[in-house]
Amino acid sequence: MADASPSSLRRALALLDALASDEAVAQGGWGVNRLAAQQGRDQSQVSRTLRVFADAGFVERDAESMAYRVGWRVFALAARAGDQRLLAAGAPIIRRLVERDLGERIHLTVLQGAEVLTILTETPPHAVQTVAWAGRLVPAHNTSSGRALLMDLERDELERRFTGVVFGVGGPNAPRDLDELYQRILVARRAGYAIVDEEFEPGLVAAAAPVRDFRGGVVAALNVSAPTFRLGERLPFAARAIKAAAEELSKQLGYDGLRPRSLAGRSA
Amino acid sequence: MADASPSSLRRALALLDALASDEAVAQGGWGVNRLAAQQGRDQSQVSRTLRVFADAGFVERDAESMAYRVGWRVFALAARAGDQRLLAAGAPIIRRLVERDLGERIHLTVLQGAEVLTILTETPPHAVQTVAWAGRLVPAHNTSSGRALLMDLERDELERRFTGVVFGVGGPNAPRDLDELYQRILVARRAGYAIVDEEFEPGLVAAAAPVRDFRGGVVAALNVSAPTFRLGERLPFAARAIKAAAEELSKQLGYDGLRPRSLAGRSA
DNA sequence: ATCCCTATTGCATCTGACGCATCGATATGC
DNA sequence: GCATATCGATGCGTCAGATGCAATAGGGAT
Repeated sequence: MADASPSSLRRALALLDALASDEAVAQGGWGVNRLAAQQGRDQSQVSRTLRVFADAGFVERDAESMAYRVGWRVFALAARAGDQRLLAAGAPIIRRLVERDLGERIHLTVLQGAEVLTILTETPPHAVQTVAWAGRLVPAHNTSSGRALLMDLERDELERRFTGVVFGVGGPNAPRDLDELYQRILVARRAGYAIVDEEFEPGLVAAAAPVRDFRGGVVAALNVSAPTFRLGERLPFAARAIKAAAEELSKQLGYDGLRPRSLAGRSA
Repeated sequence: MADASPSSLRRALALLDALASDEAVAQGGWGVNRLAAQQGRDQSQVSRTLRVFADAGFVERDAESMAYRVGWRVFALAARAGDQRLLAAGAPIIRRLVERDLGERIHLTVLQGAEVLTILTETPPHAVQTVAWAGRLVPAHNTSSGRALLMDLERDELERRFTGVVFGVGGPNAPRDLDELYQRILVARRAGYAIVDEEFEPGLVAAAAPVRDFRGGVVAALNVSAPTFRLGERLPFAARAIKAAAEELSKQLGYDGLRPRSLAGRSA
């Protein structure tokens, strides 16, 4: 991180991120001033930068409110960014988990550095749709998905990936250091699934299992999470259901079930 | 378009575009040299620019081939801004359908369990009754929107979703059981749109088509509904118009029109 | 009318993007 | 084995262009 790579490009990209923030989305986009203030930059430059983005279709502007929001080109690019096979094969499996097996919110996630990115979510009908999880990043060290995604890593690889990451945040049982995390990963590895009890957030339990592709490496994770009072007792059952579903998805990605571990494909 | 707005940002964004080209995607991404040559730029600068993109997650690099491809952050941006865009892009399309094409009430809806939630409505000027449809829940099994939203589901998924739901209520032609519903969904799937004739309410016909996002899944539906005496004869025409509009909206959400479900692998 | 908010534009300053050259790494030929 | 080629990263001097200030212009409000 000490690479000190300034660049106007970095500042420009930060604008896109800001426009995709919950707050900005909820307000139907942000104007130049709002953005400039939030980014601590001069309005003039934000205005000029956004114009370039707008010309390229990366942002677009509401005609009357003058507010900018994420543009069509980002959506076009996104279709090329995700692993389409994972999405296509994952969708029905997730739906089945929600509807038949667990009745709780299910996520399909991938690892992104020391964080977990949700790429697909299915919510049970009764749930009050609170947060849109897709596209969201959560820590890897105190979530079940994270633990499933890290399942193949050895101690030293883990260390490298988590240098500079602050532990101990989240729920009361979150691992406080790398060793604790590694121990819990070992437990998950033996079971074939990860269980998390009030590590991410108080009152929340979760279970996750790794999804592997044809190379045998972990490429994604399936997980369920719910309040303790609803899922707590069924958690072992839920974990097994998640694991079975993850194995089915893995099979659809060409995993033959014989390679427990090889070097994972994705990089930092 | 010869607006002489140079900027390095414009050049940087062109790199993303290039990485999203069919050719680049088909080859599993492009290396620095390939990109530089294709863009007519110096390798050094492409290398540096891509590093910034990579740090921000806008591109990611294959660990062994060194090839860059569109990264997770683009996906995340699209996922988080998706709802916003659905509303923003949907509004003018709906308005146009009402004013130019059909002159009847148009709805934009999403699935909520076994029901359909209306999130946007446009009413023709001549309409008398102004029921506030937005925010309203109606059954999914006997509405055109429902049928469009369920279009991808297989028989077993449908079964799970509708356990406990009472059929046969509504209009005279409402599906009386799950099999009937599934048969009609199959018909809709083949046509690409759903038509409903006095299923929800006597004297009411409707047509709907699914809206898909960059992930390929159905995220919403467009529909028109009106009294039989006004729309009955034009219903096939209306259905085609709705379908075309839904496809346009899908395109604006990054749907490339190529993957209704599953299959979209890329080769080595 | 003034006041306040907004976004855009003119312009001088100097950051940082640029191209050239070099260097390390991996690959292919002889 | 050495030579040659390819590809990506980096050091450096130069100048395009990003930056910030200030001025401008368009709305709404009161």
